[in-house]
Amino acid sequence: MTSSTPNSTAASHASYDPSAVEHKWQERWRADRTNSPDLDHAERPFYQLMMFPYPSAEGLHIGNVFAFTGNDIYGRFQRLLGHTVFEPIGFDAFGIHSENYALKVGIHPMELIPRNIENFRRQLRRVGLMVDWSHELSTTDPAYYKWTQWIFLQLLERGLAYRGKAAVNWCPSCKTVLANEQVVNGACERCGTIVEQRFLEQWFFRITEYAPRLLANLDWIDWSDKTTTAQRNWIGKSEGAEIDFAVAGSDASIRVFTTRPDTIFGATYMVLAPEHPLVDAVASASQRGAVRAYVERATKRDLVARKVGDREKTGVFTGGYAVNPATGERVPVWVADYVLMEYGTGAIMAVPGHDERDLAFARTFGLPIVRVVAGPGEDASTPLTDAYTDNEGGRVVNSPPFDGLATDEAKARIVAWLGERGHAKATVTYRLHDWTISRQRYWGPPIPIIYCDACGMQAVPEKDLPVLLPPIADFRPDDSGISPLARHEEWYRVPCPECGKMARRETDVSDTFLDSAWYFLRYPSTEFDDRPFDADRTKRWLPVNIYIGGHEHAVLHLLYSRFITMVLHDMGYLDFEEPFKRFRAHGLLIRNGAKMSKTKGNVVNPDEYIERWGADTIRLYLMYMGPLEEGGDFRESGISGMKRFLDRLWASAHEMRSDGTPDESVMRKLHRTIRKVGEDTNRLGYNTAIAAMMEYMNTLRSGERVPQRAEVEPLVQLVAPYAPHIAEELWERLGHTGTIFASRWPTFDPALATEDDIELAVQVNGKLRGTVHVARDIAQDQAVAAALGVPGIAKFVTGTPRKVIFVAGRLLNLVV
RNA sequence: GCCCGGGUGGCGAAAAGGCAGACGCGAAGGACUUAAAAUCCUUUUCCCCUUGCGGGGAGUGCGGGUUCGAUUCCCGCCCCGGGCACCA
Repeated sequence: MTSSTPNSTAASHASYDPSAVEHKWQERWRADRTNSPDLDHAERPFYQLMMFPYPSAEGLHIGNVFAFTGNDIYGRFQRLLGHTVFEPIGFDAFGIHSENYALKVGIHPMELIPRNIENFRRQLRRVGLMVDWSHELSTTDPAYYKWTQWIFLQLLERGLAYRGKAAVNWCPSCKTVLANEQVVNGACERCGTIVEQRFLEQWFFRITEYAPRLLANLDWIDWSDKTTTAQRNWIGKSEGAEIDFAVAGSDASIRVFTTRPDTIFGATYMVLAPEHPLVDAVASASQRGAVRAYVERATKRDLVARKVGDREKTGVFTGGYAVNPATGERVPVWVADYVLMEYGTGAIMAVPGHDERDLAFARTFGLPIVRVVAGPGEDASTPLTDAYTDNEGGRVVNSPPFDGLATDEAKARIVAWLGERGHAKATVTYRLHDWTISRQRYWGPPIPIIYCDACGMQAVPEKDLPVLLPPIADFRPDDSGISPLARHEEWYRVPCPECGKMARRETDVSDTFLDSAWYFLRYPSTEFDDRPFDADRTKRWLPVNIYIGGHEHAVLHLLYSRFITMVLHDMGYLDFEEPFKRFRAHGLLIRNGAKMSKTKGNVVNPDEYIERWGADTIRLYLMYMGPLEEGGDFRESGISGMKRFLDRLWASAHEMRSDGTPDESVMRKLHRTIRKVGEDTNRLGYNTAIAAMMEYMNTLRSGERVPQRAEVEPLVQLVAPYAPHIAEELWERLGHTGTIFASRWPTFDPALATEDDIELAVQVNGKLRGTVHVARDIAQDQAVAAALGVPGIAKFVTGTPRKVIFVAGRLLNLVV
């Protein structure tokens, strides 16, 4: 092939054969370890992270290819800019998804997962990613989950892991507990089964303790607004007050949380959640029976009906009363399921005049409704048709000492006033709950805890890690709420690390999201067995420079990763507290206007497309569909255009001449293209970057001209991040040795990138009437004269223009 | 209900407040070719006037506004996609 010298004439070169080129370079990269940087000595390290895939049996999804290509282009671009780029990959192979599939096909996950991983590796290599395969990891590898267990122990030591009995979400189909984040509309996010409420002993991580910081850091980390907004909403900060209402005829008091202390004069009744501990105490003898019946019904009602079903208000009067600390009046106490035990204090003061739910309830049960806020144009006696819930613009009424105050001021004054008498204090509440990490399943890292009858709960000593997951045949979960591991005495009976007597292992495994909450810390340090992450490596490579992944992980994975990183930071293991400096979410890839799914049978298998067109063409096509962050619609119709572009690139590199001087106007276009492709690639505007390269190609080959070497060579470099195989091949054929990624991104000359002459748009009264060809730096007077010299423009101008708008280098607007 | 996105040719899409539709697909015509492929050259938002050359008007979901000038900014709606949802 070396006979294809740059000076060979047209038609003497073989045509572009993607499969041969791609195979050759994938082998070359592997043999030369082209993509395995020296992690200990990199001077300008750049950590390019992509969300590791779950290795499903179906193989790589085209959506994965879309996401990984988007990552890879950025990583390759950074490398051409002179960074040492580390682009690792791994497999998120533990979890219910894998286990359920293994149960379905009747193959043990320990057998199934390695097969799937092997298939994924093969497919990933074909995409041509700049992956450093020497740092691959799998969360199911004992060498990995040893450290997942270690992290659990760190949280335990820090007091951030605790065991508690709590109402938890139980999926009767998966037969395990789910975190709140994993319940979608009251159903299991995995299988769609309606989730039940169960009271079980569980392991929790105290993520709520980090809520203020998790929230505060969102203000400065460089993430897309969409993602930070989703996290903010999930953390759900509410500022308000806790207020105590004394129970009439008792020493007890009911504490409520409200964001509207300014409306307390309108609190005409109270509501307790059915699970509230004071329900029984407040209930009067005559109402107790009815109350108990209601509570029983409510707690049995599945969560879907209660949370997302019809919003019909139900409830029962307890027969008891409490005293409104602002008015001194007795208000009835009700029990109703529209108040949730898990939020705030599980009790509310109901203000039907200014809360829609309270109003609906009050109307259903005939409770008094009082106006205590008047909006603009309203007064204390304006009848309420709907609940007036506006916070701004309202003034407090019917609230004797505070009448006339704006709501914001009233809030502060009323809390202070009640506070002086010990009835209230300002407080902040979050919607975020502690993270339930226990899973009563098999396919996960065993939680490293031992229960001893003599010594109590013991952490497994670090030297005994990992607690290996035993290869058991009957790993099917049952309805007992206890992990299948509990059926294996030979595994769970173990000597107590403290006293040596026989004790029992914890049989729950941890949530998959814990596996993925720290994998980015492990990548640079995969070769170390004696530490989770090496201090020097971590210092050099972390935090991650850019992380690109799916928006579906905006609250789950990303929040947990941030939390674990913060904890490790606080314990002195890390010197940063945010793991991902920059995060961008790619959009969703759909097909012919519809979401891809197995049931619809419209899932695209990347293999056949790569086979048919080549990886470079598919990479270009996926990126050309639209902005990366907006996703795209996979329609095969557009692929041919990308192949045509690469064919023309191939032809140009072979037909070009090295003996002439490059064309000046082509060189101008080249420099503008270098600038645009660089800028666009940097902001993930891959679609417009590709368009710019195509435009340049059109210029280059316009009218069947034969391009010059100096016109073609830089284009090969611009294309390299997008279509790495063909770029490598052409770079070699152009006479270079070594990978093109060791070369430097072409620099653009600003002087060459600007034209001397421009087409100036001329408007009359804002309407385009023509253009004039003038010097770039023409003065306004001359521009006007030039414009009026064009009959097609002049005919719209009668007399002298009243006003002239001149935007140098762009446009002239004559107002007549 | 609330919070994010988004509505632009036949299709995917571009446009620091400054020539709307770059670039690609598709379609039509042409050059080259015995022919085809490839390549290259035209045309391709809609409507009207004109035999033609050419000229005019409308147009970025709808209705207003700001501006010399709006796809872009503001106000009020409609529709589509996604997320959250009895969160006090």
